[in-house]
Amino acid sequence: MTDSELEKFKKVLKDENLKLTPQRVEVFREVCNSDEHREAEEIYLALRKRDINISRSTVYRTMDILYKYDLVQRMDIGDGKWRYEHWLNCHQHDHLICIRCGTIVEFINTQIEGIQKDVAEKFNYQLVRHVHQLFGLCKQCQDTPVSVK
Amino acid sequence: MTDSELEKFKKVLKDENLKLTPQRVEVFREVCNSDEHREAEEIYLALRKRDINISRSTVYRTMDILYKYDLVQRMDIGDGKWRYEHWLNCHQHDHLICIRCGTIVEFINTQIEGIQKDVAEKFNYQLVRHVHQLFGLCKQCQDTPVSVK
DNA sequence: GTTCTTATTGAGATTGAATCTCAAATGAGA
DNA sequence: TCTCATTTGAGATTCAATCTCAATAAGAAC
Repeated sequence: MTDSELEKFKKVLKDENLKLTPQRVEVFREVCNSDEHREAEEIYLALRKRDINISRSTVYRTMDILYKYDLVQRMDIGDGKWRYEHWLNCHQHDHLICIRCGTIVEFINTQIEGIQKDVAEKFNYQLVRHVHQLFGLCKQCQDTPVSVK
Repeated sequence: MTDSELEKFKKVLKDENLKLTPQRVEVFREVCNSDEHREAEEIYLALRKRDINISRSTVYRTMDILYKYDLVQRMDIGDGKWRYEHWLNCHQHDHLICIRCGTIVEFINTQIEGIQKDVAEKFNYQLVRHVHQLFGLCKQCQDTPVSVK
């Protein structure tokens, strides 16, 4: 987390009449300092591991704020849990997800965006957002035999 | 639900050593006779409305069977509930979803499939399935002012 | 048709992520 | 420093989905 990122967060809080609390800063720091796609619980545990005193409630609530004000992005891969990633140099991207080990890789394809616009137009939908996820086996999992244990 | 569809279901049950029960047949019938994308609860209520005596548990369990053996397709639009659709003349398609009224429209775009293959190959992923959803406002919702009530 | 075995059903309990509640604590403007 | 609305934490609650288990029923064997 750079100073300018922290300033951006402080500005959002100020603009929205939300208070700057140590818990909120630590959640923001935790999310900024990782490129993973983590669940709220994982972020909570990472904070506890860093000896940050915070409750699950506050983590959940802060993730809501960060998401609402576009400081994080979140995704749902169909298992009922939100995955969060920081959204600092926010460039639109989609995800490749390994169905065995869970590894998530980002990809950018500008061609698809054009097609999405065409589809939406054809059906008279005003496009707001999209979800595009490719599920498969990553190289390592293809090469690793399934454990028989 | 045509006779041949019912036969297909009976064959699956037989092949998998599952019993042919009136409840299972009625769930299958209910799903086949609608082109909607419904939640388990909606299917349950539709059955009750038709005076079918069945429990939620059985609806959920039967949907699991139908999904496992590719007789229905299911999708997750991020609200924590599975939507089911029959999968009789199963042609791959994706979805356009209205964020206001919830209307779900299907679309097919063969161009995207090629791009997906390319992306997976580039990252050395062996593609298994994908989720591609476009969220926006349908024509009607674009034209309807938001209620202030 | 009757018997027998095993799978299935239904009702309610349980799970787990997320949200809500409310008393106590704390930011931050005056 | 004072004040007060906001925030926090702990536990309760929600809700879709799953699990449990006794009662029921499918369907194979005869």
